[in-house]
Amino acid sequence: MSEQDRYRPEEVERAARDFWEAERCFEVGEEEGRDKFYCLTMFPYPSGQLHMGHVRVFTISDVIARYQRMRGKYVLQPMGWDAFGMPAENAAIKRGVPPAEWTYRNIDYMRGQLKRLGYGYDWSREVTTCRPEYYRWEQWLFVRLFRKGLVYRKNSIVNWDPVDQTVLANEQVIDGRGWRSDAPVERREIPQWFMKITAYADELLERLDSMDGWPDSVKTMQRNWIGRSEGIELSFDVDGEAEPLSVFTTRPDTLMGVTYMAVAAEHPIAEKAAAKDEKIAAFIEQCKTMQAAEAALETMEKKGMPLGVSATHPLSGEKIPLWVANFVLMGYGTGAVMAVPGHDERDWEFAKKHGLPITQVIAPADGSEVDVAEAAFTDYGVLVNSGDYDGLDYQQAFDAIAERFEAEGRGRRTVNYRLRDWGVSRQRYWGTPIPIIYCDDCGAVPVPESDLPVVLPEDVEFTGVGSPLKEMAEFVDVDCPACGKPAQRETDTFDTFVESSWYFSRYASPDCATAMFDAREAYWMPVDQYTGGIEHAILHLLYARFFQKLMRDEGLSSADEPFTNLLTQGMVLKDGAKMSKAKGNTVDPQQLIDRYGADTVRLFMMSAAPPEQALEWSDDGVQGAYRFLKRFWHAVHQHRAGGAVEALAPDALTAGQKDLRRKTHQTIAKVSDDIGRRYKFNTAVAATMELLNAINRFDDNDAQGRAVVQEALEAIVMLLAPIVPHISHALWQALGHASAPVDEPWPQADDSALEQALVEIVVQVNGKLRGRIAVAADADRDTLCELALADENVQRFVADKTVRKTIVVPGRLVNVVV
RNA sequence: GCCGGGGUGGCGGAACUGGUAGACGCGCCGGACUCAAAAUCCGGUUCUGGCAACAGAGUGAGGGUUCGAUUCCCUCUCCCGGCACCA
Repeated sequence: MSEQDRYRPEEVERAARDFWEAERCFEVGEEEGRDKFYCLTMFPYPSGQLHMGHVRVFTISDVIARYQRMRGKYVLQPMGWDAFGMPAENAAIKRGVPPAEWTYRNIDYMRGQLKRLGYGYDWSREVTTCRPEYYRWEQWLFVRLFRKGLVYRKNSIVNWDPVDQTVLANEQVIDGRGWRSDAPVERREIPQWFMKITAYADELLERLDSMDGWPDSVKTMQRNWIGRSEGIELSFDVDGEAEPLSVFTTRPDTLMGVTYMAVAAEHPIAEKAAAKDEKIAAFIEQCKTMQAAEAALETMEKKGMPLGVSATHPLSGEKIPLWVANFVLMGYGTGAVMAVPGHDERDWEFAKKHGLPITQVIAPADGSEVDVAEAAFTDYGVLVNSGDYDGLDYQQAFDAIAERFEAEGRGRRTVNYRLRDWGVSRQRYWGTPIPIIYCDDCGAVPVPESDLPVVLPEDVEFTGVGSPLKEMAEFVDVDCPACGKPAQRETDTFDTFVESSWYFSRYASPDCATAMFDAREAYWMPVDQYTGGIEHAILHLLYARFFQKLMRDEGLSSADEPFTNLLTQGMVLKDGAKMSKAKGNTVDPQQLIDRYGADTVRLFMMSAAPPEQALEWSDDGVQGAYRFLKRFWHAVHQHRAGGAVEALAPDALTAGQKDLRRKTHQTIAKVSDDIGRRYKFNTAVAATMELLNAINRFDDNDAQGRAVVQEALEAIVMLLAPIVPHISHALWQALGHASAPVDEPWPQADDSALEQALVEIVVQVNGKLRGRIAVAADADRDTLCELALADENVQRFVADKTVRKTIVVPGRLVNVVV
């Protein structure tokens, strides 16, 4: 091979990029009558450089987009920036660079990296969430929702750092202490804005049933997160209280087993008891040092104290002690629970620890014995020790008890959700300003539409102590839009999940200055294929679904769901942990691109593991991908060096030529299925490697031999075009074509090339492999059995034994049972 | 703690609907080329025994269903993700 023919990825890739850019290959309008395909990836946070997780997810999406384009779809694949967030503030504190400047600089660098990787994006639609022309529509929608009653303000708990005098994110709390100050974190209640996602709980839940394009695991996680449960709310009279204590239970059948009740530390009854008892006051004070994160609450030691107050059991009339406990949450249900230690794990442990009585009121339906003194019995069963209700099953008891409480006006059937309303306020600077003005007379007043956007000042002095917005009189001091008196602007900003809850629609009309979206939204939405990390399975994907319904109900969209098909790719791990900037274990893809080129990096990412599986990063293997591309390059050039290739005559082939041709068409069929249906890019790559190995072993310089090789090489070029588009671009031309693969149709397998006269059948004796036989593809059952038993090795194991049964799986195996 | 996912050679992984365990790649071993090295090419590579044919074992652990289990069921264990203010 001549020096001239050496594979030089940088040159090859520049030429392909120049072609795509000059031809504006990936810029799309809205062509009626064409079969649109909207292929989207979760947009990146501009953290500085791309990391391997980005490369992985963007490559997956690009492979799908390019494949669909070759299948004739009219493909939109946009890109943008989830540009607000904490890291920009941290960088500002650390390096004294304003968050805006840092963010825009990162975006410019990362955009360059994305272009170098050859992704087929329509850059004319780029969206950046920290720009006022983007977030103004978020503010606009928020104001509309405010007027509709779908947003409200209430007190909510945050992590408070008493030394830095600032609110901490859960991530900034390390072992219960502030990450900078190392001071023990406190719970603090502050007023915050909430969006009523619970108003859509039922729809968010029910639509999951018909979302066939989503993985079951994600749907299950969302179902559990929403946590719909049917139960009854019932009330217990409390001594010395005018108001009865209300609790929710999904197990009214265990009502007679209630031996104590527990309330949250913030519950009024607990606060009242604390006023009279220092020990209770001290306990409640101690509960305030708990963290806000649920995982922390669930794993901590369960503690409680008796309040010295009794409630009356509504059925038996017995007195039941009231406790305050750190595991009861004020924000879930009514802030109080009835405890049935005989039939609930947590109640049982708490009762054991504090010497509270444990009684059995449910017995196993199969009549077996259980001892609730040993362990809680939590299954459904038959009621015992429950007076009139003895002998009823769960459903009968549920109905009977619900009816009784409803008749007495002391309770009602109700549905409870685990899902809580979405708190969108953040006490941070680098985010979308919440468009609210506080007036002493008028209260919280939304900023009028004509005054939007509320622009976030970008030129700020950033100290890290409190929000700089609070210090800016020109931002804070405004006139009340309602009455005109002096008022203050809200200085909290939105959770950055708000921006990522609707960006997918904005790509359709990114330049629309007069509305959130225009008619182009209806052309492109919903997204046909959405790809992103599994870590977003709940929050982002649920908030985006919620926003789609809000936008639909505002008349902005007609789509019920934003994402038709979802592919959740696994994380890229390094040293067993998620690769992330926060953990400092990133591998810079840039070095690999510089050394081997984008195609090698893309190929390695796609061949190392199936997309939905976690991928443990290792530097080995990238070499292998590079070697394969070199072999591929050389195979094409060596083949072309043999001169002109004549047309293939499929009926005039030798057996060896037919074998290679069959392999070619088997590969086309397999890769089409792997990419188009299974999303298994790793096995697609493996199949093309096998075909190349077969070509290299194929030693036939006959005219038809060369024609078969030409066909095989062309197949590999096309099948790999979505994965390694640059080298495919070059090799397609090297194979004698004037066109570009990006404009060519996807190859089709020729069924007649797949036909095979003889097939290999496996013979087992008692399920163990004992031989192989070559038989005609259409051999019948009896022939197969006969040939199987005739096999020499099989005979050794069957010999004198009696054949009890023979199982034949046509085209696969014969199993002789002796 | 709760919810979801995973555990297969020295390593990444394959086996799609219960039917040949280990495709493909990495690494390693041997050979060719070279003064030598790199690169490249050829051959071998689950473990144990055997010159070989072949036999036995084997998919985190234990049990079950089945002619047959990496695949289905039960119990356990370890790892990863999420848990509402990381994005």
